[in-house]
Amino acid sequence: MGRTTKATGLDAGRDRYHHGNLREALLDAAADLIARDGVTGFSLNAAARAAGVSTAAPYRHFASREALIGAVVERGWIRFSAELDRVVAQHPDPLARLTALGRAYIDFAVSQPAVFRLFFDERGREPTRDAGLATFATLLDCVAQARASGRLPVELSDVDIAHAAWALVHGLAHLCLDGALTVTNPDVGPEETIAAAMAVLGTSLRAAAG
Amino acid sequence: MGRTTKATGLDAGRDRYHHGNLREALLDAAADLIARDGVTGFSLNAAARAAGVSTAAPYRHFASREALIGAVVERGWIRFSAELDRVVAQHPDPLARLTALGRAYIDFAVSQPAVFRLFFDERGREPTRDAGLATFATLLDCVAQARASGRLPVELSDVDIAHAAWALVHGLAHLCLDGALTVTNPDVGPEETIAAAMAVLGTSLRAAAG
DNA sequence: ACCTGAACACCGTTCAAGT
DNA sequence: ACCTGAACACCGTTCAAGT
Repeated sequence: MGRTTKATGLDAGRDRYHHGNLREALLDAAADLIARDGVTGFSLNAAARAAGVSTAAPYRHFASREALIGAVVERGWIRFSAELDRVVAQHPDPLARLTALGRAYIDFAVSQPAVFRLFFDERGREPTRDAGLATFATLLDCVAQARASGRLPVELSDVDIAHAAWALVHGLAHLCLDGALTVTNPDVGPEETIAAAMAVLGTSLRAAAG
Repeated sequence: MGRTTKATGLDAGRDRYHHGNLREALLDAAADLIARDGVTGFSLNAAARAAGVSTAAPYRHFASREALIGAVVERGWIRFSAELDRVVAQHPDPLARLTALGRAYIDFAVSQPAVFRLFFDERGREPTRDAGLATFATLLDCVAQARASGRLPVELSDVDIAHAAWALVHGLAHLCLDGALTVTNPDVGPEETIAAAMAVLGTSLRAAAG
């Protein structure tokens, strides 16, 4: 008695660990390991070990090490997109929203450096392509609304301004992650350097708008 | 006859390969392999194989795989710095020089993606720190000269403008390498997107200067 | 002084075999 | 259907041994 072929009641969670949610367990383990050690140091064997299964078990759920990493990245995009959506909802004014989006972008990069780096990895994955496009659409929409309120220079197009804003924020995120900003500007914290650099584009754009 | 303990004459190059310039041979092989496959796929064994020595031989010249990669990166910085110096010499006008520096920055990134990515790697290496600082100093000097000619807005500091310009160009370089610009702007080539984004900062800064 | 051979622990991946 | 055990080729690194 006590031994059942199917897990029931209180033990359901524990027993199902080995027949049903290994995929989730591997995803969690991989996310933790990648966050801790970076992608380079990540090993599929270590993820299997953390999930308590054999070294071959992950291949029943993921085609390769790369595929598991891809799944972690996809999950990262979902959370990142949700964060940006929340920022959009909280800021009705397009120019304020633009700044808030930039800060959220950098905040995510700083809080999850390894996943952020994977967002823009050499090998272009499907989810990255689509999610990246959606993110840029959010940005472009924001610029268009600022344009509509007449606060952007007429000689500059929306798409060019959006690319400049994106590149600026993207560059600041990378430079911050790599510690470059604390090297070139050791007197102040990186947050202040970031805010000042973002203000450069903001104030000069507003001034150019007349 | 013909067999000598020391290589002489025409055979000197070939024979010395195995007693003297293995270090150089490994550096060349590593640079080629990293350029071809990226750092992730780079293996010390493959470099040794390419140089025609045993798998243990590299350890007589480099402490680890990381150390060999570091040497490749150091060599990359030297060439990159030389390139930027040439650009500085060719452009006396500070604003024109600023643009040319940005283009040279991105050109290097595109022509040597793997080494460029290593320039700003997680683990802060000595040469990267120093060379990065020197590069930023070149940029800052350029901004200061533009300031002296009264073509920058008084309400923005030199160091903030330099950081904004750096981040913009750095972000464009990364987005271009990752193929993002061709996704968001498929109608035009990435070079045009880059030029337009750089122009956004340039024209709005000039407009703000009055 | 510089390199080889052999060894160690680790890795990604495959596949027959177990339940 | 899902997992294990064992195997393969590869890797980074070490060390005694060769020349």
